[in-house]
Order: sequence, then structure tokens, then C-alpha cells
Amino acid sequence: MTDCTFSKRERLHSKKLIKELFAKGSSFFLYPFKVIYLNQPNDATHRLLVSVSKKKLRRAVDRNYIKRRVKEAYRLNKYVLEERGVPKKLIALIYVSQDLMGYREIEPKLKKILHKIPEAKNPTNE
RNA sequence: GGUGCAGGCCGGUUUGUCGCUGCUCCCUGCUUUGUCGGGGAGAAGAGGAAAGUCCGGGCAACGCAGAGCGCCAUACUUCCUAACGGGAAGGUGCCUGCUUAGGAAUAGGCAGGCAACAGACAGUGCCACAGAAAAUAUACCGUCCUCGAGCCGGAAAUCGGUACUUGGAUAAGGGUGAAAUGGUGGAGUAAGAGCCCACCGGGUGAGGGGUGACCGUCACCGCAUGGCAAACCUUAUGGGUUGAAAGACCAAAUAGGCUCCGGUCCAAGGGCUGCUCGUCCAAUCCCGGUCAACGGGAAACCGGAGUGGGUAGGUCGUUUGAUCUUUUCUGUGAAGAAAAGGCUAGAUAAAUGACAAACACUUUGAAAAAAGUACAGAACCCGGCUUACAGGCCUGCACAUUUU
RNA sequence: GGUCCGUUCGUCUAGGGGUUAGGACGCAUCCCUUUCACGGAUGAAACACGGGUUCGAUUCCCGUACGGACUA
Repeated sequence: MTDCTFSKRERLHSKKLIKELFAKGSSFFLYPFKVIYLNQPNDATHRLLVSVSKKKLRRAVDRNYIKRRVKEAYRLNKYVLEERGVPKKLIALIYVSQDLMGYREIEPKLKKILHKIPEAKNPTNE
């Protein structure tokens, strides 16, 4: 039985960690997302941050719409990271498109992203 | 029953699987018995506008002798309200439609809509172009009478006409403008004029009705004095400032602050001089001690302990409130009062979701079916306003049509 | 969440009630030149939108839309 939860502890909300992630993290683009990640081997879980810019989507309803679908897709597919044995990471997903995308489009993109995240940028961290 | 307008109300439903948030209950774990961790169950979980942030208030911190100036806001009246720039009822003016009287202008009635609707003899300012003139009682043109001297007509006259001129009377006319100094008609005159008269308009006063805005009535006055205060302004009324990122509390690591305890300092060196002596400075200073040793105190540094502020982070503020629902009563109404019952989101980079199916509604279509289901997401909380909105329901008015 | 400001030719801007809305760069056409550039002449081109006040609004007032700044 895979763990399909997405509880509070799996969200990234600490200001300090966010700052660190954006300062030191590695990144790549996979439309419609920019992905930033950073190893955090001492943590119990991966932690995720979803961001949708106010400049791209003006209305709060649309921003909620995207965030909810991204979180849902992560929740249902995060077992990919566990199976691959990727060390614990901080992950930021930044939505850069100006258009609304349905769940049908977002889910495959997110799966690709989860497969693309490298296992360890620096093995000596272990 | 249909269409349009106005007002009010509602704003998709059900099931399955997987999740999120806080609450209650149960089970359980422990280096930490906790406002702790894990698991399970239950019931709950976005709006009419949650939006714009245009007003008003609660709440909080800071400030505050009293008064004035300045700044900002508001502006017919009365009322509602915690308060308001909001709302209710009413007044006045304007507009639209219908209707009555009338030949018409116009007047009255009904219905609806709109109004930043205090003040323009407190002051300052502006009024382009056009026009004689744009705010000042008056110039110019013009009209009329008259003095004079011409010219023309005429046989002539104290005749007639004509342009000029002296002295007066006027404000009718000047057609331009957004706006022109009461309007229309008559009488009157040399020509004219509220100079006089009728009606309309305006002003003043008295008395009456109304809480009041204001409305009738009567009398008098022939009555020059524009518009713009969403120009400055005047008057009246109100406003202390800043906003939950307010504010209160708990508080790690690191660095630094303060307090206490312990320890460390023993003449190396430099200047004056050619050199020595001497002398001065000096590795901190002060006191006791002739000096030195030594002792005490302070400072500095090192180590340790404690402590206040305070950062990350957390808790409160924070959801029981000018609260909601129902009924009754008061009031034209906004609204108020009483009784009974209810607890109805509390997140914190931010939950209220995702997927699937069925139903409902709308449009297209003969049907099958297809497409669509708005505007939009709480962020301390309320009262309003404004703006957006698929579709549906109710009430009133108007219109045409159908049936009886 | 709160506070404040702006919107004028394609771009940067002036004008803050009065009738042709000005300038610079750019653009188009013509002249100059063997040609291009420079220079000269001419022209096209704008008051965000909807109401209101006023005789008259780009200007004043209200609302809407869009854009921007500040604030931990």
C-alpha cells in the first residue's frame, strides 16, 4: 500500500529553508514548471513548495486551481521518488505558464519531473 | 401563458475511491508524560458578492492642559442607526409619458425618473470667439424734437424733403452669443420708456398650517444689479495618529550586553647622549608600604555560572457576535422591542480538494445526441456603497395575442 | 493585508477650462547626391473607458479598467 498522503510536514513553509533552497538549489525547466531542488539528507520526508505567480494568473481562483491540482498530482505520484531511492530533498515547483491547465495535462508533466530529479548531486553529503 | 421594465430572493444535487484542515472521543508509544508523537472513529469545513478598498464603526498601540490657525470630508428637511458620504419617509426644482381644460401658448392631475439641492448684494477671480455692449448703468450706432447755415422741389409761405451742425429727450431698436438688464398685450408720446394699466413673473411684510424643509391666504412695492462655488472661498457640522505585518506573551542556536566566581600580568624594550651613569616613557591604573617584595581594589584578557533584551520559531489576539432562525408586538417606512431556540470555517506561503459516474437546468435538434452550467476563493470582525454574474423563482406595472 | 500615484501620436514627453492639442526621436513621400548617409521640405499619427458639472472638459468631480511605487 503506497502512502498517498500529503500532510503539513511534507509542505515547505520555513522562510529560512526557502531562502536556502533558492540560494543554493539546482534547477531545470520542464514546461510549465521551473523545478528547484536541494538535498536535505537529515529530513524524514521530501518537502514540496508550489508557487504560482500573481503576475501570470491574476485571479485568486485560478491560482488555487493550479496549486490544488499540482499538489494532488504530487500526492498520487510521490512514490516514484521513494522507489528510486532519491535522498530527501526540498523541492520547489514554480508554475510559469499564463494559461490554465487541467489535471489531465499536469499529471504526466509532474511524473516526468519526478523521474528527472537526479538521485544525488553530491554523494559525499551522505 | 408570452415579451419588456423595476424591485426582492436563490445561486446546482447525489453516490463511489483517494486525500487536506482544525475540533471531540477512543486506542497506543516514550531518554523527553507533553499545549508531545502514531493510529482509528464521529460530526463540520468559502460568498452574495468572500472582490474593489470607496465610506463608517468595533478592537489595539501611541499621543493628549485649554484655545486658535491650517488640512480633509460632508451640505434641502425630519427620522433610522454604534456610526456613516449609507438607508427610510417627505419637501422643492427639472425631465419623460399619459390625461383633463383650451384654437393655441399654457395651466392642472396621475405615474415614473433625476438632483454635490447651504451661500453669487462677505470678498477675490473667470466669462474665449462673435457682438455696440459680458457685469459697469452706460459709451457707440440709431430714433425724436430743436438752433444754425446750405442744397433740392415749389410762384411763394411761419411749406415739404434731404445730408451736415448746436442744444436736448430717449433706451423702443442693434441678432451676436451659452447667457443681453422682467415677458405679452394695451394706453400714452415729438419719439419712446413699468411712465401708466391688465395678466403672468419677482420682491417685502403680516398672519395661518406643518416637528421641519416648505405650503396656502391677505396686503403692499413698478420692481436694474446675470452665470460659474465638481474656481478660490464663506457659513455650519464632523475628524488625534497609525493599522492585526496593530498589539500581548513564551522563546532555541550563534554573537554581543550586564552580574558573580576563578585565573593571568613580575622590567623585555624605546627616547635624550659618542659611550657610561643618570633621567624620561613604557609592557594598565589607584591605594597601603621609604623602596622592593607583597597585599587589596578597578580595568583588560581567558574560562565557567547566572541574567535581561531579543532573532528564527511558537501561543494568544482569532471567531459568542451592533450574531443567526422563528414568532408576536410597535412604526407609513428605514428600523426597534420582547420571547423561544441555535453555535454556523478558522487556515497561516494559507485547508475547504482530485478523479469517475448519475441526475437536474439552458441552447441546438424531429429524435438520438452534442455543447454549456456564471461571477468568483475567507485572511481580525462587523454595517453599508460600488462593480461582476450562467440560470432559476416571486411580486408589481406596461404591451400585444390566445382561450373562456 | 494596508497606503499612495499614474494613463496624451509607434516611443519619450509639454499643456492643468476657450476651438488647428505642441516638441523630440522614429515612420512615409519629395528635394539634394552618381548612390547611401547628413541636410532641407511636406505629411500621416494621440488625450484609457463610461457618466456628471459647465455655454464649453485632455484639463474639474465620480466610477470602471489597466499599469506602477512604498510598506515585513
